[in-house]
Amino acid sequence: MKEECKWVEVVVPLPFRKRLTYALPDGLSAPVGVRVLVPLGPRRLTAYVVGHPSDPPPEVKIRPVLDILDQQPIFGPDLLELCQWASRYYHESLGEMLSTALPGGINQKDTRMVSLGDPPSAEAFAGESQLEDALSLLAGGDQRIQSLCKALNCGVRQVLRWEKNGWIRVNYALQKGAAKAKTSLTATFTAPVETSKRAPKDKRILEFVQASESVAVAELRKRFGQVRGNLKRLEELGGIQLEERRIMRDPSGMLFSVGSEPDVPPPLTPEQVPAVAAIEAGVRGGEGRFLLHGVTGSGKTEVYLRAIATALEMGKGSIVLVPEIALTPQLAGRFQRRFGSSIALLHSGLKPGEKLDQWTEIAEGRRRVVVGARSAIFAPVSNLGLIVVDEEHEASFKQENKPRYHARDLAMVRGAQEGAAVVVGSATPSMETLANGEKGRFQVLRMESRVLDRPLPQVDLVDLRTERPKGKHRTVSPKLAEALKETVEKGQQAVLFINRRGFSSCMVCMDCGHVEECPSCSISLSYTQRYEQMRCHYCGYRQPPPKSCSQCKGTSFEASGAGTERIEGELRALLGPEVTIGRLDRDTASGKGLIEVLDGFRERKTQVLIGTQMVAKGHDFPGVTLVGVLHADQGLRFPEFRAAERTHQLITQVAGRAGRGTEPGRVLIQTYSPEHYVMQAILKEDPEGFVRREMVERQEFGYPPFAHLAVVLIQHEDGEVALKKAQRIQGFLERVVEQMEATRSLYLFGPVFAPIQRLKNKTRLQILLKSSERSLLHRVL
DNA sequence: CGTAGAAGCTTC
DNA sequence: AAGCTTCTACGA
Repeated sequence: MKEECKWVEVVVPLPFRKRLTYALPDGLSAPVGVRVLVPLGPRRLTAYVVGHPSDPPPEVKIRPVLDILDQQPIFGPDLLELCQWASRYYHESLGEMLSTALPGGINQKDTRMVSLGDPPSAEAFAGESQLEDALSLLAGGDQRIQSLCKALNCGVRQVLRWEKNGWIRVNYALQKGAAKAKTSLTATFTAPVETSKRAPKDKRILEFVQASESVAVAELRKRFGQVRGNLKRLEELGGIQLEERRIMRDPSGMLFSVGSEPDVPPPLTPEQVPAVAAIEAGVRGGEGRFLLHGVTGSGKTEVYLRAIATALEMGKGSIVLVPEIALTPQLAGRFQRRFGSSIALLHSGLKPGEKLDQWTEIAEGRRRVVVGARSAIFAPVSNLGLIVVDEEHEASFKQENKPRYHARDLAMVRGAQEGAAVVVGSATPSMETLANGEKGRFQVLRMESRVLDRPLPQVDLVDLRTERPKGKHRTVSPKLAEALKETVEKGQQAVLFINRRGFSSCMVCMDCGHVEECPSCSISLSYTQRYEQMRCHYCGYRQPPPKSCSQCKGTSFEASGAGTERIEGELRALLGPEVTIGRLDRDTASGKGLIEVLDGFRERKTQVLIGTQMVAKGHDFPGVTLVGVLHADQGLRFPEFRAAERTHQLITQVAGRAGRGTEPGRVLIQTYSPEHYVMQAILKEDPEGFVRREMVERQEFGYPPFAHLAVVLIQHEDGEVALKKAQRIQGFLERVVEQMEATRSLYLFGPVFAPIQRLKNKTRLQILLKSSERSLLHRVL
């Protein structure tokens, strides 16, 4: 018998850490894990029940819970514990953490709605130029206060002043339109009954329902036309039962172009055998952390698949985290073919309703293998046996906006908490993971040879200082051009990779050199020829290309930078019109387009594929014998301590695309700094050499894995205010550090402008904290 | 003295 | 985060 609770302790999805206590109306119960609607100040919002205090806090007037939103808990103790850990570790509120862990769009929130009030007298309009506009907008129906203000370009304050005069009314309404379970009216067969001779349709319908046991009314309508009357009669006779049944929206079909014939496990290579055995032992024992360090093409995915199969046999579920699922349809497809309907896919391309349904299917145990991006680490898999983090080094596992977290780290924690083995895999593990491997925190499993013993490709550097591309604004060097021609003539395929970080095509004024920037971010707008549009990759702002320069009014522009489009044009000129060229970047690759381009290339309909980061990801193109990297050192110039590591990883990954078939591969890397240790390591095919050198750099400059970092980000619309605030925070932090007598083991740097100085109309400054002891950082924060 | 806008405080 | 209260600068 459950004890009756009078109060609930909740957290709210706001950057507000406190747990709040509400009174539970008599007779109602709300166990940990259910959502409740609570009043908070003047508004109402969804809160999560996290406990039941025996005594309410004194000196506060306790308000009652307004509504209980779930019949059953939507999160269990495991997920709560994980979020609590994340909340402490990342210094985010538990409510926000839970809110991102749960499927989006299910929370209710108050919005202020504005409606018409008493009509104002004529003289009221004097000096109130916007009032008239406001009233005419409202005549068309109630408006959300935010949209009204946006339309009028005024502050909320103004609207509230009009309310004081009674001209308009403002009240709160609960937001609707959240993701909902989809249901449909379903007819279920209950018993054979005698139908009237005069209604032969009844009999046919009943027979149909009996044959299919249970069928949607919509389906019956399709087959038999109008059926309402018939069904009503049949229900009264007791032949069928009509009820609303939940329908699961299944999005997996849209992701794959290939057929879904089941995948037959290939025999394991000698290197895969011990790796699989070790991980399987981990799954059985309910513990263990593994680093699967295997060169590209060594068959890491097969190792994951075997381990997942073992987990399934034991009745245990698995989570597979992949960097960006929409970009790796091949991988997702392979999982789907191997495990069929046990697979759930969670990725950003899903509509809220689809996400909710996948989530429910996982929670109810019908889907035991979850493949998804970062946030899939929170998937409600019960009896978890295995967590896989594929391409462990990828930056996309880190969520950069609030609440911040790193899915790879959470995978470790969740694995330990729930007794699951954790496998992180990569051809180029991050420095942190390698260091952890050294320290024995991972069991390191190496796979050094490629499947079927294909040789690694031959790598050459092209020194752009001496081997310049011919012609102005050209990017392809003579050497690469020659290699391309050769490849195409032999009927083989080539991949050209552009490192586009900070190097998208932008519009440069030919008269003054001014580059068009986003009006709200300090980011140059990139130009997409196809849509004839300028776009900001950070905030989504769009505008048509300028007619004249905003600085000097000049009218001639050059699309500078090496966008994939420009290079496509260059190649056309170089290789002739009969050579087919495919292009892959964030602009072309929207779902279907991506698959089309990839399939076209795999089926050899296109001979050359140009692309950004996306072409580097685990695709398997057997026909590719040449990989060209344009501007290899672009990434090296980034003011970030991981720049060298990132560049090395990226080039290694693209290089791995060459020579996956029977023909040996060749890699040409164009660079201005061939002597740089990143380039040298790649040239000598010596990743260990790179790691040794990079570790020395990191130690020398005090960066991870030899020190821990934290960043305080200060942003404000007004740059002056941001700077003032940042300085105050800096001063405060300095005093804290001094008080803790940690001045010798904790360092403060800043405030300085953040890498993106202005974003969405806010100036951003940051303060960097560095310490060799993580606990010190936590204490200061 | 009145007001608008910015800054600070509170949310069971 | 967002609503409400307090503070502050400025003009009458």
